[in-house]
Amino acid sequence: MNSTENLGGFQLLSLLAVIRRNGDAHPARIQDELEQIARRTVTISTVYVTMERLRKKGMVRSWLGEPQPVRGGRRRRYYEITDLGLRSVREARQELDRMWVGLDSHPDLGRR
Amino acid sequence: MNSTENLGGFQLLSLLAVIRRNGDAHPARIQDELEQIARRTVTISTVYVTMERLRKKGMVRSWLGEPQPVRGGRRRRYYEITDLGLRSVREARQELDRMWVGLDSHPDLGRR
DNA sequence: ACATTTAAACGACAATGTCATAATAATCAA
DNA sequence: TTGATTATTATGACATTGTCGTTTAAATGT
Repeated sequence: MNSTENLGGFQLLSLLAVIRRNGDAHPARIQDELEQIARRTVTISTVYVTMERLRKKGMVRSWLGEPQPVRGGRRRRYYEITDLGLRSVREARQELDRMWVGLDSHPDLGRR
Repeated sequence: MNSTENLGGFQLLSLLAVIRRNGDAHPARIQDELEQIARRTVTISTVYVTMERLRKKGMVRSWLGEPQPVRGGRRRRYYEITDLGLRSVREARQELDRMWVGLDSHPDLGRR
């Protein structure tokens, strides 16, 4: 039934950030997304390490971008979600959704 | 902004299971809930260890139940979510919800 | 008492989360 | 063309969480 590996909580958020930043997902952007949208503070190292681990699991693919027309620095590393990643994200959401069913009527948990 | 500690992915599912089984949440029931609703297979040890860690973090409280009128065995240990646990669950959901905003229009991710 | 049963509790290790620090590749200035 | 400066990747280390096999404890029937 579990066709894909389980994702960690932060891995899931990171994959969602990659999807959102579609085409422009390098660590600094992913970090922005996480801080601005999820409102979770993380360092860039955390993002980077997480992305590399996701890459090793086949959830994302990555490549180096062209040099920027700015002062200095290495080339950026971009990430993009794979089909496997997409499937895992879907599965993670479904798991959560099923657990939430019925809980909106809980006094302290309604979606708003 | 982050008033509560972050929950692991499985910790979140476990807390939801406890809420669902309200009043009848001992490891075996929590396991059932996880397998039947979330459709994730886990051993009972996994559930137990996770619950104890959540207890140490103040997310749940626990007590021993009365002996059952059946063959044998130890007394069951029941768990119940605390206010802190509830807050963490809410926060985790909101984080996720915010990240999902706009993604329903994604070709491979619509909620159905 | 003792065998049998049920469930908690423990121990161990892999995976994930987290960050400080180091290494690298780029541009600008002299 | 060399060196200072900078942006960003990459590494190392450690804490927390995820996972399960095994052991211990507490209950009941014979």
